Amino acid sequence: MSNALPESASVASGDGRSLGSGAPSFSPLYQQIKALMLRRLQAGEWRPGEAIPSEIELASRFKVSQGTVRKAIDELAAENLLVRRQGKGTYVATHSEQRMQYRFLRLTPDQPEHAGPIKREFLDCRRLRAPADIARILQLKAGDMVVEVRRVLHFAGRPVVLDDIWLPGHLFKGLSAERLSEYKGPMYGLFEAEFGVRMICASEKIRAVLPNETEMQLLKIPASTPLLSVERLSRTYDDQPVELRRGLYLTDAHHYRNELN
Amino acid sequence: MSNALPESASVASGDGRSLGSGAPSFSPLYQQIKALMLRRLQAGEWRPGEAIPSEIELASRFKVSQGTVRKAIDELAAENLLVRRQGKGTYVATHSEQRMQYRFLRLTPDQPEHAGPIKREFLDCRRLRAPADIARILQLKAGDMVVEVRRVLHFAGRPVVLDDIWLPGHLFKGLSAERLSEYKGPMYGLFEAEFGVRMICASEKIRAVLPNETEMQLLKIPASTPLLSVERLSRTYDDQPVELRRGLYLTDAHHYRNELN
DNA sequence: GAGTGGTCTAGACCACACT
DNA sequence: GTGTGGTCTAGACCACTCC
Repeated sequence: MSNALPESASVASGDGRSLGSGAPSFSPLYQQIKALMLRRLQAGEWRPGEAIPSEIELASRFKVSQGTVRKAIDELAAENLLVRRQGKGTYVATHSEQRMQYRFLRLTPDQPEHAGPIKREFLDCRRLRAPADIARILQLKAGDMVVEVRRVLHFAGRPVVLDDIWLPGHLFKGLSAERLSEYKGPMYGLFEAEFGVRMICASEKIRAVLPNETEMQLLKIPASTPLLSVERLSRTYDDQPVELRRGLYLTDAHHYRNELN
Repeated sequence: MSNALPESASVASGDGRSLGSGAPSFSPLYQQIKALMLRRLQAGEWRPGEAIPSEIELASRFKVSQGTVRKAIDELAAENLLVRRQGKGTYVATHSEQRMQYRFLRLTPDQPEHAGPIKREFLDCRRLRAPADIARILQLKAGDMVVEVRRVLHFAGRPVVLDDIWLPGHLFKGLSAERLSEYKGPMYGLFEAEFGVRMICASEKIRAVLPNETEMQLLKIPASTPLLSVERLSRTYDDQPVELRRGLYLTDAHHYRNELN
């Protein structure tokens, strides 16, 4: 077996085993191929929406069999980073697809037939030094700049979602309320297309809360209306956090859907 | 290629193509193997916690290559129906494992270090004719019997979750508050061990609500406390619904965690 | 027809667990 | 050592898309 990958370390095979305490002494070839492909995705060499080289081409480049490339691609596709299309090729996933729209927005009308277009209203977009708690969660240094965005989502003409969003300033230079408003399509589509920041996964913490004065006015609800509080931390490649979002969802005619598998 | 599976239909191969409008004209061998294995799981021939035959054994039985069996098992493992253990074998997944405990219970302490044992208190367990809305959701006929369970979960000695649960009566003959209380381990473990009903997946709808009088007393909270309302429909093989659950979660010191992938 | 992903096979060898 | 799952290969053929 020839494990000389032209661009990276070779297999840490059974020869050099039990090095150090509990160190993984073995890494399958396909994992190394996957890591190489991940690097190209992260570097932007393969761009969202575009096709990557064919499996045969990649196998030849990496000097491995097609089956090994397939297994690497299988995992990347399972993680929603690539999309396979039989007969056409394998493509880099993008947030600018219907398919991805509802992967992150889990709020759904109680009557699906009442679904309609969602109107986005941006109330604020400013740059400021990160408050201590925000900085900590985003793994920034105290005093680093962040972009703070406030917006309201309207379902069927009615305000239903109030989002406060914080983004690391150094990754989003030039982001403004105008660019947010002008962009057609999902916000994460703008982020990947204009700033090269791709949201890969996120963790949410959900609670029930009551609104404060400001929130009552923005959502046009009385003080006694219970709301879902959804705190989301989104991450890009290497699990680096790149967005903190605190959303308030009005759930009298909508619900947060979740599938347990 | 010999596609004569001893126990089921053979491959609908390229010969008999474009039959009917949009009918799937092709089913890969490994999907057929998967279906056969699924049947054995559903029939209880392979029981939770036990090992299934080895890949080589299955390949020989089904008259296919080991790789084809592997692909079938891969999918079943990805769906959490099987668990692979290198060097040991492949096992039928069970809810009586630490690994599965938190797959369905998503409520987590805000400070993970405050995690402690959960005390379960069963307030009620009775058999009655299903109310119309419950029957509809569980796909029962009007007037069919259901088992109705009410319970409270205590975290660190404090009531935090109030669950109302409905189960199809014909599947849970003999279920009582005593058996629920006596059983050590998760409720879904009892269901699979004692009633042969395995929860495979579930859909949840989450809202923010305020408690009614009864709920206030049971959770020992004032009327103005917002709560998470979690409606869960659990399904077994073939997506058959087998449990409806309406939970109220107190989220002042806990939150519902969710990972978006 | 050419190119791409998808399936299936047969065989070799490795890592891991048990005995 | 034996048996199990895990990796890797090479090759054949199939299904799908586009020209």
